[in-house]
Amino acid sequence: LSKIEQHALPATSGTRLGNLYCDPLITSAGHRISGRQRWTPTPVQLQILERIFDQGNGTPSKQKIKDITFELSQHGQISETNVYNWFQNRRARSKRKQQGGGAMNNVESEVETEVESPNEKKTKPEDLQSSHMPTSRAEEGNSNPAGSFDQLSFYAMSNPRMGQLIEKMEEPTSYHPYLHTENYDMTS
Amino acid sequence: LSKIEQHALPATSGTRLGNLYCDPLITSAGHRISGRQRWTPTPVQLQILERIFDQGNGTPSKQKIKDITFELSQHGQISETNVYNWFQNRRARSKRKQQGGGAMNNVESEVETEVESPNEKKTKPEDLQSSHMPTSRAEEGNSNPAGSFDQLSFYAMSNPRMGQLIEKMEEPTSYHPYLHTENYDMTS
DNA sequence: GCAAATTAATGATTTATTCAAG
DNA sequence: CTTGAATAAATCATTAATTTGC
Repeated sequence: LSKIEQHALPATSGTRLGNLYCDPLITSAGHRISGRQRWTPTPVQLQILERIFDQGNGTPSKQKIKDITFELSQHGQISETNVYNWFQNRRARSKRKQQGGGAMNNVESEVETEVESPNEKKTKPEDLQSSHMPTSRAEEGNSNPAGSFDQLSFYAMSNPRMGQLIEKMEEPTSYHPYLHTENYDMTS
Repeated sequence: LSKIEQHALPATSGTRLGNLYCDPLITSAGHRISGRQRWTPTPVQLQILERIFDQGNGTPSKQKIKDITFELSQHGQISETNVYNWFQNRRARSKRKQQGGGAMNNVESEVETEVESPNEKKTKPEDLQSSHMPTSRAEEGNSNPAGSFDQLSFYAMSNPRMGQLIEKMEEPTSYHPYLHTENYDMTS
């Protein structure tokens, strides 16, 4: 449907989406890349996410997440973890918004009464993820490079082709859930 | 606060694994590795874990976990996730045991109620956490032990330009948890 | 008009609760 | 019953949006 409300857009003067602020951050020279700590969905990504969320299919779970991530990666850097977190937060936030506010007078345009799916079926993502991770079972000789990184925001931006690489990053190893496992550091 | 309402889990019971999980990994070795088993620490592993736990260094997090995992992997299949979960559960369980067990008296138990790491507070320092970059310079000596799971982002990253961009590598302190691993292969 | 300070929003991590395998 | 694993709630931390001062 065509109902794409701008959820959490509070008093925003509709700047965020309407006023496409072109590529944030990187912009111009691209030196501004000092630290991208937390992912910020681009308008397009956000739109897609919300649409999916509105479809009410519940938590995407694995494969779905991967798919979504892939799609979104076409529009900017993103990772499965980001997607997962986004859905988690989204759901929690919606729920809370509903029950918490008391008699929320949704008079203005602050509505957003989305509140999860009508079914509210806690859809357990246990469907069938046919977990077949080829996984290098090499216990001993497993010289797995294990890059362990994620969110390479900038380069992706600076190099249009980067997106492809990134995509590749998550593709190959069908490890598992999107959970945080991705961007944890191995340093120190 | 009280408990939230229990999830009314659809009690889908059974069906979950039915035949889908039939991953006949069945081992060649004869160990019961059905694919979706839950990890069971071997006595040795357990011993090590408990010893570490008793040291009271709190949650190991990151590097520590990796190290521990590596060590434990010498005694049986295991993953960082397992280790992480174990510590999580351990701590939670201890705490619960203490308070709910009976006496509410907050006596001076030397228990590990709030141990945490001596040096850092829960790895939540405001130092800086800008870990998003794949360190081009893969950790030398990164002898990835039977990692075989979780993020393996290889990413070639042979773009010299990258170095320029990555001006801030800093030290990703700690970040994430290891999440739940849906299914890892347990080929032991 | 811009930039530092402030506030609100929200991505990410931690903690608590629950489920189910052995 | 024990306890590994998964989910959801709570909390934290950081970024964007907005406000204020110059």
